[in-house]
Order: sequence, then C-alpha cells, then structure tokens
Amino acid sequence: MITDRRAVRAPFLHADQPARGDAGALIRRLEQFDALEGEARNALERIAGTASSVAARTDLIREGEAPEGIFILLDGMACRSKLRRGGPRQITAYLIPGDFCDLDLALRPRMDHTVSTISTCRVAHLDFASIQQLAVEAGSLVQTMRRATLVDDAILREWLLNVGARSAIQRIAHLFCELLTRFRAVGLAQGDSYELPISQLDLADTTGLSTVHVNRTLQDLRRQGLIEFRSRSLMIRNLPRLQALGEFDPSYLARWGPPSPPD
Amino acid sequence: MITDRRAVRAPFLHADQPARGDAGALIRRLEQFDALEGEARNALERIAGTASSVAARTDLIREGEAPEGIFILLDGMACRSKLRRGGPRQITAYLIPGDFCDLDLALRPRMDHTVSTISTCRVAHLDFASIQQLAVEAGSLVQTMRRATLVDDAILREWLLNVGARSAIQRIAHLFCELLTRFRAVGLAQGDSYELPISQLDLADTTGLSTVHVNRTLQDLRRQGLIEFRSRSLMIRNLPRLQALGEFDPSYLARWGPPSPPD
DNA sequence: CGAACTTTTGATATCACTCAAGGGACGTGG
DNA sequence: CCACGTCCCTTGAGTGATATCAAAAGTTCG
Repeated sequence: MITDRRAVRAPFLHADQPARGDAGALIRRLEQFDALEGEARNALERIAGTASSVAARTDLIREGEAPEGIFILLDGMACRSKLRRGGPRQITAYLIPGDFCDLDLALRPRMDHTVSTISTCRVAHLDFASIQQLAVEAGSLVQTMRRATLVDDAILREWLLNVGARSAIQRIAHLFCELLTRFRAVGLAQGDSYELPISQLDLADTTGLSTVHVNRTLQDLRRQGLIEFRSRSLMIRNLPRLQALGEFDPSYLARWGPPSPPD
Repeated sequence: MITDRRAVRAPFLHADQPARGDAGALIRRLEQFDALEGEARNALERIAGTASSVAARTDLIREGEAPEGIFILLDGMACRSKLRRGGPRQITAYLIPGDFCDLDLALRPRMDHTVSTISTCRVAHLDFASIQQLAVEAGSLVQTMRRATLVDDAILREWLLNVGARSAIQRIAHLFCELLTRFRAVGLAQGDSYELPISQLDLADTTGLSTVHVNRTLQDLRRQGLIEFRSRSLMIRNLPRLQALGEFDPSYLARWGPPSPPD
C-alpha cells in the first residue's frame, strides 16, 4: 500500500530507441469500433513510427500538470493512478497496447491523476496541433477514438462496481477476466493466457485491498485451479469458472452490447 | 442493499407539466467552463423550455438500452447506477441540476448503466439531430459541454479512490463535501447547506457500505458536530473539519486546478 | 553477492457486515 | 379519521472478511 517508490519523471520522450512503427495493437483496437480507411491507417502507422521507449515505473504525466497532448501506448503496460495524501494510491485504469489517454484533455488545464508506465513501454505522443490536423485529414478517425474513450469510461464505472460491491476474490477474478478480454481484442493473448507485468502491490492498489490479502486471495484462486500467476504472466486455467466467480459480463467492453435484458 | 424496488420506466417524456424554462443551473454550470455567447444562452433557454417533469424513482434509460439522445437535468436529483446480478446496485454518479448525461453516447449503441431519478425532476431531452444542429448553430457550446463531461470523468475517478481507499466515515464526508461544492457552483446551496433528497440506502449503494453501517456512520458525524442530515436536507456544521476528515480537495471539480504540486 | 523489492506466512485486531426486530413517517383505502 | 402497508431509519448482538504488524523467504539486478 505504501507507494513511496516515487516514480521517475519521464525526462522527455526522445527516441533513444528508434522503435519500428508497430501500430498493430492500436489499429486492432480502433477497428473494434469502426472500419478504418486507408488514410486513417496510414496516419496511425505514421504516429506509431514516432514512438519512443520509456522505462518501467516512469511517470508520463503527473497529477496537477498541464496536459500537452495525448499518449498512445503501443507496447507494455501503464496505469492511471491517484494518490491519497499520506496513504495508498488508487489505480484507476490500466493501459494496454492500443490504449491512449485523454483525447479531450486539451479541454482541461490540469491532470487530476497521474499516468505511469508499469513495464517498459513504447509510447507515442501526439500534441494538440497534430490531433487537430488529424481531425482534418481523417475526421472519422478522431470520432472512432472518441468511441474508444467511451469504453474507458464504462470500464471505470465497472471498476467502481467491482471495488464497491464485490468481495476480494471476485474483484480479482473480474479484473483478470476484463484484462483477458482486452488483451485478446488487440491480439496479445495466447489462448487464456497473457503477459501481466503487475505486482501484487499494484493489484492491491487497484482493488482496494491490502497486499497481504491480495496474496492470500491469489493463493485461493490457484488452489481452486482457476489461475496460475507467475513471473509476470497470467494463465487462466478455468475461464468459465473464473468468469462466473467474478460475475464477469464483457458487454461493457464491447462495441455492441447484448440485446436489452428482458423486462 | 437489496434493490428489488424496481423503478418504473419513464413512459415517455411528454410534458404533463408545461415547465417554465429555467436554464439557470445549466447556464451557471457551463459558465464554469467557458463564457457563453448570447446565442448559446438562447439555445439553452430554448432547450430548457422543452423540459418535462419526471416522477421520483423513475428510470430515464436502462442498462442495455440504446441511447436516443441526452438528458439534461434542470431540477431535482438523479443518479447513474449499475446492478450486480442478484446483489446490491452501485451508484456511479449523482446528477444535480445543470448536469447532463452522455454527450457522446450517440457513439455507443448500448448503455452500460441505468440513469434514474431520485427525487421528482425536471428533465430536458435532446435527440442527436438537435445536438448536431446545436454544433452548427453554437459550435463552442458543444465544446463547452464536452469540457463539463471531463469533470464527470474526474469525479468518477475520485469516487473510485474514495470507495477503494478511504474508511466509511471518510467516504461519506468526502461525498458530502463534493456535493456541496457542486451545488454551490450552480447556486443551489444556502451557505453550507443543501437539499439532498437521497436515502441512506442510496448512500450505502454509493459508498459501498451497508445501510446499517451508513446509519451508524452518519450518527458518528452528527455526534462529532460535523453535520445535520434530516428530512432530505444536509447542513454542514463544520466544513473545515469535514473536509479534513474526508481529505477533500476540490481541484478535481474545478475549471482550473491549483498550481502543480511542488516536485 | 548484497541491496531493494516482492512474495509469503503467522498472529492478532478491527472495521464493517449480517441477521433480526422495533419504531417512525407517510400515504392510501375503508 | 382510523387502520394498515410500505418504506426508511434505528438499535442490538454476533460474526466474518479484511487490515495490520512483523518477519522470513524468494527474486532481481547491478
């Protein structure tokens, strides 16, 4: 829960590693929401080409700072978090490849939260001028990105439900199911497994639990044969049961929700 | 926690009560974010003029349904909520006069949550065509509304922190401080007091606590001389202490955050 | 090969939940 | 105007889930 491990501020995003432009995850993610025209794809490839590598545990932007554009995550894992003064931090979102932050943040003068890398990441940065240019060149792309942002909001609401209304084991089960769905959507899951480079402390800060209890809860999940979670890699052993346990229903992540519930 | 009290679906928003167009709260709220041109004000007055009255405990739109426009709340109080199957609901937001829902929801085919009135409300409905028309007539207005929406996101993150990382008494203290700030911003607070037509069950569903514990926590707050909460009305007796207790910092609600924290 | 972090374990404490029931308040129908 | 139902608030007693404290064992990495 203690988070004195004060992350280093990203000095600046200069491409210390040229980074081949791999817009794959980004394109896959956006295609969930709308078909992408060739022009849009080109723009995305171009943006991805400007990405640079950022070390693990680095702040991309901090609470209170003025945003200067948006970040697009192409590889690795990052998170948004808020700090309780003197207390634990709360992780409010995970960013996985293809995710980006704060399309409309140009409209806000200060960040209300911090965005940090968790593992080593490849990150592209788009300043506001480029976004506006993009809106002109490939108008529907910005609309598609906005659509994706709405899913982020839905995730946030689901997390609030998770933390506010579910038990420890359910919270973790639900989170693991959500991440599987999201990693799959960008082609980064192998079957029911995926790389998950987060620590148990991160998990605690996400679910509102103590690290000790997270640890015991993970053991419980293992003992039930539902998961394996070792060396930054999660293997779901029994997805149906994990989903049932976590009450996971992926419709909040999807482009199309299921038909209205019978009433 | 049980929420079988299945709210009635709004039959349709026909103006059974002509409702004078009082756009006051809406204008005040939007002016927090940007100056409004005369044209924009006229548009808002016109919209407010179409508002109708909706009974308490009525669903405006339900989880799974397709949105058909946005709702603008002119009077009364409403909330967004999600239902855990077989379990308690989680309230994910309160709407107060001047708030509206889901500007960009045209971009999503299904609601991931339900919006319901809490008290009797006056609600205006804007369909997508009208929004587009508005974007043409008063383009900056839509931008201003988007800005307001970003505050809603910030509130959601703050709530997640609240529920995930604070004690029962802090959660409630924080919520009461937030609502005071918001009611003040639209001119609906009298000093440190405001009308708060929510039940202790609502409060429990908001904070992730049981009703019993909410009740005891409220008594604790009363005993400490911090609040009075009776007959749907909240009076804060000692705002500084309540803020300190809840670790309330209003910057997430503001147009301008405070200067960057020392680094 | 030691420093720093992460995971794990044990023991104890406590905050918040559950169950159960009584007492208002309010509205509705007889 | 009383009787009754239905919420909503309140109280008590007992329980349980999760936190805290402390320390050992395992990892990672320079």
